[in-house]
Amino acid sequence: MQLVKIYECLCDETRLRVLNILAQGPLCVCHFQEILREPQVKISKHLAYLRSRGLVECERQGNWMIYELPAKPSRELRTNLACLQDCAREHPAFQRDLARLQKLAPKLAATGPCGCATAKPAVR
Amino acid sequence: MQLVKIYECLCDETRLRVLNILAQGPLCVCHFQEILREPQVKISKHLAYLRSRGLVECERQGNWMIYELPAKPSRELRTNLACLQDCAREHPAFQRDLARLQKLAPKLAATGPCGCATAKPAVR
DNA sequence: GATTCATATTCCTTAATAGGAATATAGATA
DNA sequence: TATCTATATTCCTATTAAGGAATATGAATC
Repeated sequence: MQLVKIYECLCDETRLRVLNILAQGPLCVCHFQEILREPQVKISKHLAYLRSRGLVECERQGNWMIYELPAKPSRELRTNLACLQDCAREHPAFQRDLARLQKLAPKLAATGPCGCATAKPAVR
Repeated sequence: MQLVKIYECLCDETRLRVLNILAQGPLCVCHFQEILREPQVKISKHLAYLRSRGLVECERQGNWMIYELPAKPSRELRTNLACLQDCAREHPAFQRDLARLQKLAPKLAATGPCGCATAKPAVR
């Protein structure tokens, strides 16, 4: 059942945090590292997990992998992501992540979702 | 995180079916067996799992254990159960279970949620 | 008190998952 | 071509979960 696969994705805190952040827009792995403050392996693996089950999509952009929520999510996925948003609003942990994302906003505006310290603007 | 515990409960098909049925009202284990057509151990264990995480409550009534959704669910739980309801509406498996529940309706009306074949009415 | 009925628990095996350390890869750059 | 950067994968270990067979428990009944 597709629904079970969705819930399997949702039953890990790191993945919930990832999805909460992605609700704001696409992002690259190094930014997840910065916001979540978790080691690269951990983030990369959880993103792979989410990807294998269709909860995120990704696209390479130079050295960076940009992850984002599916362009055409199923009704079930849409419903559950909305539900997660609803629940996340209350949680300090999620709020904190969004605050950190905000701090990156200027950088993101300048360089796009892969705007890491060393990154050149996507459009030269 | 409480939210993760909820999702852990939701990532098994049997448990989803149980919760879907419980949304209609309290029920005893033997009725779950009848509706889900799964062995007793399996159902009993999943109910214990749900109970240990606060997704269901139960109460003994003679020989029967009556399970039901929490009287005072947290906001998160309420939100997620509503979301599940929403998703379940589409799924044949869930519909089938509800249809089977409907077939038991007359019996339930006569004997309450523990109205198994041999059960006496709850109120004598 | 012995039996029966509904349900729970234990024991076992198997499979899935998480996390970290180390290593591999793909693209960009020198 | 060699190197660097961002990210992915492999290998390992520990934990958790699922399912079934057998058994235990608690309440009711004989």
